[in-house]
Amino acid sequence: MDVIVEGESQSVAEQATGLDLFGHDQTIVAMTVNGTTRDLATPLNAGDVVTAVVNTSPEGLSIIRHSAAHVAAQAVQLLRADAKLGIGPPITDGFYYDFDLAEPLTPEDLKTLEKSMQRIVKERQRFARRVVTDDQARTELATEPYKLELIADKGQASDADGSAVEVGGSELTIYDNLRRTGEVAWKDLCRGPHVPHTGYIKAFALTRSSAAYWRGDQRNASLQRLYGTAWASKEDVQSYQTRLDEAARRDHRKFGQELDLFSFPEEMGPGLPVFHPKGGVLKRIMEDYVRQRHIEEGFLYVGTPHVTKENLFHTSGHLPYFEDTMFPPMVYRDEDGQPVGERYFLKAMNCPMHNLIFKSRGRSYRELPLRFFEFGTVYRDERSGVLQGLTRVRALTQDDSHSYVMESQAADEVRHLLGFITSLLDDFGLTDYYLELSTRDETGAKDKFIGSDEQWAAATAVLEQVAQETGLDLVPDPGGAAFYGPKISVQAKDAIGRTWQMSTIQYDFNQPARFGLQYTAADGSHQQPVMIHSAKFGSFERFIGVLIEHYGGAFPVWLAPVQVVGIPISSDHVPYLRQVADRLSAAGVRVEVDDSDERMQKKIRTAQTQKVPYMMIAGQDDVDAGAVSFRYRDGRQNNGLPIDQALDEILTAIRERR
RNA sequence: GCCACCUUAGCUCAGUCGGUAGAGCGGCUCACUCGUAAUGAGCAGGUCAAGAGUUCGAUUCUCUUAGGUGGCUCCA
Repeated sequence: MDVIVEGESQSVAEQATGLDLFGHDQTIVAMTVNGTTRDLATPLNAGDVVTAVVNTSPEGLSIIRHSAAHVAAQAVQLLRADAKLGIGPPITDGFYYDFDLAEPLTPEDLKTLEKSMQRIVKERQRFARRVVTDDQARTELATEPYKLELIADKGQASDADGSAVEVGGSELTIYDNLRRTGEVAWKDLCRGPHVPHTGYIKAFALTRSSAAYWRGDQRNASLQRLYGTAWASKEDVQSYQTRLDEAARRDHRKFGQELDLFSFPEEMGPGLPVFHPKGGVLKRIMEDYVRQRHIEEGFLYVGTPHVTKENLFHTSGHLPYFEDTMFPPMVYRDEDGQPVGERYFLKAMNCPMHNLIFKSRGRSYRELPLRFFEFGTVYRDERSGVLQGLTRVRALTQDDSHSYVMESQAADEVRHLLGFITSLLDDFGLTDYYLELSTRDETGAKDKFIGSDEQWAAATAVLEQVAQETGLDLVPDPGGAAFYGPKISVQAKDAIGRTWQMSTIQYDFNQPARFGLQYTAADGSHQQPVMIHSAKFGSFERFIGVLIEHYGGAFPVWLAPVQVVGIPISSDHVPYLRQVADRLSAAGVRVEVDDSDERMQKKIRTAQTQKVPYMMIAGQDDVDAGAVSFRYRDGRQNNGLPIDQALDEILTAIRERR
């Protein structure tokens, strides 16, 4: 019979499989048949259109990783007879497999398991697929309670919790791992596809283990999750490792220490950063810049306190939802220690206070859109395990704004805000981000959200339309909305690929109602405005963290805490450099002269490790010529520049935000 | 909050199979005055995260607490 292989007709034997076509080449791990990915062992039919899935393609890697997950699970069940199987899908760069274990896995276990996996790989166990009925599957997997649950849930398998890789297809399949004797070494309920045999798994490593809840739900049993990585070749594992090492070198927490930017004093408590003078420069530049931009964009700068009486958060509706992540209230007590009077809370959000400013007098439709903004510091008593350097803290300052608009103005306002946000991110050089549209969860817990179906639908439509107009990647996030309305957020990546929510735009039809906000319309009637929350940086803390990692600590000149370091060849040249530095200071440049007793080579090294953009060097040659010599942090030199030209170069770079 | 691991000088780390500790960098002092990534010498600096227990004796072993790291869950 004939099949079409890679676009060309080829004659093959009846009963031929993909292995007959590709089996000679272990870089081909699977094939697509008429567009569907299959095991190579799948029999072919006349006229089938077949293409190879190679081990370096995303799909090929997924298959290798999924197969490696099976090998890992087999190894775990060899080591721990009590291990019950959970779910084991491929993920970015690797795989995991969850197990119910009496005792957690130790780092030593990981080493043992890796060796055991290598033995399984050496055995070249064949992955053999077979279709089973539900009853058959239940009988064969009678000792695997979690698998039985998956069989029962077959209809609702989800990519979110990884269960789709087990029971995602229309039929149940079991993959047997067969030794060359035909003996079944291990088996797993699995949709596949897999590599032909374990020998195809050329390069893998177990990386870590952790706890994970069954199907991602905190109310469920806590399982042990074993993480691994797998690649087409050992070289690829090596370059993956190198990539991780390089990412670790960009970690903002490390730069916080090395560049003297910020710290988390233990005396103050977790998640409470203090900014040192150099980090303070970053914060101040951002604040100055974003304040100016807000004013240009029509926002009115306001100010609100950090504490408020409890009732405000009842009015806003926040307290019932978020009391557990707000700091405990401040309570007055009488002589007997009994609570008296009002309780006060540290604010975890600014919007209720802005609403009170709106309400402070009558508002006309002529004032709308009315835009308030401030740097609002909020406090959130995050659970101890979730804190992460500057990217997740307990005290954070938002460049928080609230636009009050007529419903008919909402789409334009959202468009305006989104354009503002992307231009800001652009000015700060951030380009690696995407948009996320967080909506109410239509299937599940609707009661987490307040407002009518119509309101939600209308608000979501506005956000979705405007987000799509930007042409940026838009990822849906069902169930991720705030309780009072849907949101668009900007998601940026940190050094090791974790994504963080930065900017947000939230559509809110609830708080205006709860606060009884009104404006007088042209016809004299009282109307309720729509409120649009937005934070451009998100929080300064998180934005600074992401910025540090984005630039690897080497900030553009306009943001650099120290922009210029004057380095004299010998101490004789200090006064000369001081004169030049004074001119720079007068022009607003952050410049220091290193007049320490060290040699100039050492001073260059110090400036280099501090990632200072301009090393301004002067020796006798420069003094004689009325010049300075630049060394840039990339190692380039530009010697003997006339002073005016040197000053101009620096000022231009700052002005152009380079 | 859950699981695992970690915590020794300001920083990065050695070390003590139970007998109270070392280096480099950084800081200070002195000498050196140098042309593009570390000049040399000296000095200061540590209740070995905190508390309790075991022990003649604990930085070391056990427990508890705090802080951190990686995941999970959460994230207005």
